[in-house]
Amino acid sequence: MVSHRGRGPTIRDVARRAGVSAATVSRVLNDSPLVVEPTRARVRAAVDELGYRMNATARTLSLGRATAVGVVVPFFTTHSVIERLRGVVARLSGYGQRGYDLLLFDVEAPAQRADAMRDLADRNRVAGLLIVSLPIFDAEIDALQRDELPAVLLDVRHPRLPRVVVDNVRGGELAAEHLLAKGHSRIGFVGDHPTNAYGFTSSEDRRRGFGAALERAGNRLDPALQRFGLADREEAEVLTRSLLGRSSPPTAIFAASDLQAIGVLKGCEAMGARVPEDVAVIGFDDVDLAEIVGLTTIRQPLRESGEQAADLLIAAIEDGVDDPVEEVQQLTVVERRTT
Amino acid sequence: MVSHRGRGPTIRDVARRAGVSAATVSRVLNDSPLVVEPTRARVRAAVDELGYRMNATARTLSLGRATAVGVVVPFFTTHSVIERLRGVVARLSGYGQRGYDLLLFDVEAPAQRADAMRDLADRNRVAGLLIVSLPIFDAEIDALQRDELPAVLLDVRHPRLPRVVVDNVRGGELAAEHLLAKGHSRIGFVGDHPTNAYGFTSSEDRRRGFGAALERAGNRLDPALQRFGLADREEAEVLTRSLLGRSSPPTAIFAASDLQAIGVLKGCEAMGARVPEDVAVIGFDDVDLAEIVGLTTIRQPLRESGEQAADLLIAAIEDGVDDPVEEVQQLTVVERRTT
DNA sequence: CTGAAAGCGCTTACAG
DNA sequence: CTGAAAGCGCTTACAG
Repeated sequence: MVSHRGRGPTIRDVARRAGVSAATVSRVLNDSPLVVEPTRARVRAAVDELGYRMNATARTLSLGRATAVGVVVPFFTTHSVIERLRGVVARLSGYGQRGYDLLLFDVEAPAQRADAMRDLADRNRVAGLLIVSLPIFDAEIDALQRDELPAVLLDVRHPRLPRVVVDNVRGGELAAEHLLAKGHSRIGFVGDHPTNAYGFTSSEDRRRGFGAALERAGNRLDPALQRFGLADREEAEVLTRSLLGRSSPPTAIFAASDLQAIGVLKGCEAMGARVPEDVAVIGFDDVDLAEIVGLTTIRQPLRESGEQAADLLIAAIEDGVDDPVEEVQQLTVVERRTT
Repeated sequence: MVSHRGRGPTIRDVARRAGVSAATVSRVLNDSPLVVEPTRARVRAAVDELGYRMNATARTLSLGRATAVGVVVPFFTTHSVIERLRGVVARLSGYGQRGYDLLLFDVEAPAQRADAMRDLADRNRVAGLLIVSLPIFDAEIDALQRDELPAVLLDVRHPRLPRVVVDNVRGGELAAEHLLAKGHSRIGFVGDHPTNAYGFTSSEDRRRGFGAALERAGNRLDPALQRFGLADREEAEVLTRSLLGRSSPPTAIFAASDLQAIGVLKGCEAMGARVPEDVAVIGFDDVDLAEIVGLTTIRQPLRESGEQAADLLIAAIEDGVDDPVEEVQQLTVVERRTT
């Protein structure tokens, strides 16, 4: 009888026990209004007695739709991604009777991206897709729509898909305004390479807004005071040393992310520059690290963004709502000790 | 034809196209040696032409075993957990033809723990379970073994299950030896409540080893210099203030985790105590934060622990290896600026 | 309101 | 070496 590994009781066992058909058991399990109360009770009793638990795999196959949600994230350990994911996790586990399972895909190299998208989309093990911070191609959207697979973007903007984003250009402006108000005029920037293998654009958007705001104030973002590198701490530190090694170093630096800002701080320390006396530093994101080191930063609601994106996805899955809405989240400057 | 949402081609479509039976297609897909080469080629061609992709759900149902691995973690955002998870993720995606999917369960409250275990174990959507940092009950192990569900523990010790752990008692000793070598004699401790709803014991184990080593050196861990609270930063800060508010405050503090050590550092700052001049601080874990703030700490290989645990689980799943081995990882003290 | 039957897309003894 | 058939555990028109 028990073939593979000790499978538990099935719907048929319950049916037998309750003296009804499997169809009826299924109806009770799915809260169909068709079943009369006494029958329901018998079925429920049988379920309890047998310790029956529904096989989600069979259900998925029969229904043609999964109860899991696929989440694709880059660099699983980035603080901002984790913070977003936390919002997603919190939301997902709260939904529906038993919530959605969360299938996690980490993309550590550009090539893995395509694999993840295809795996998740085509194998129909997933009721929807949440794509975090990874630019998506039109061909991929075509594929998703062909499969009628709901998808939501988080921290990525594409006109054809619902998305939760932030106005990065505006964020750059806020950073500029803050530094300007502090009286700085020789201001530097440390961010990602304008072009990168993933197609990330946040850093560039922030820099553009930053530069534009400086110009509007009669100042400018001197190309000589800009440095670009990988989005990590070490690299930001190196770039900062080079910036501070100049004959007339900047008196303030805007880093495209908090992680990079931490690198900037290290660079300042290494070069013997006091923060904020010699050079002020402002980051972007407001990850937990920012508070810990006392970093002034542009806060974006990371956790909330995950919650909102999850909500959008659930709406798309359960109610078929998939207008490509754009939810733009609020940015605020959080002043701490580095400016 | 296409009923639910545009399902892709099935094995039958491929069979028709290749002029063979579905059974043969299945065999080719599963690399059965039974199929002769010319047939294989035809099937492969059909697969390509149709863009066929196997339905993992159907396969799981038919085989009675899943291709996903369930990972249960507490407090998804704790740095140490994330770091471990990263190792798991890296390992899982590398295995087999297409690797294992990762089903993530976050336990934010003790009650969720049971739900997660049951959901994952019973619904047989998962080929194995990786339990991180969460103590497991005998009844749960019984259930797992009844279902023949492979399970591996990470940062938890139970004699009946394979596990990857660290010797926390020894870690405490290392911390004591380090502080003693620095000439400290009035030494405090900040850690978790000895009893907590999750049953975590790391903090207590570390404290015990710490106290024992002090005594062995003719010193002792004065109960008046111990403080217990939740495993978070804010609480550790509050506890530290109380410790430093004493008439004869400790000259060194061992925190049960880096996160708590950061709180200790904040507490020192708030009380105007210089680190390490007035009070030395040592943590435990060596999460990324530790390096960033220059914290001296007891390093445990977090990422590697995830990799090892994943390896054990895969071995259990694929080769049926499930002797309850215990892999004990190396601890080292990393001296930075706080001692 | 309930049941018998077909179907979801695979796999795998069992024949041949 | 290959195919027909039964089965994995559900769901849901279709009858009654």
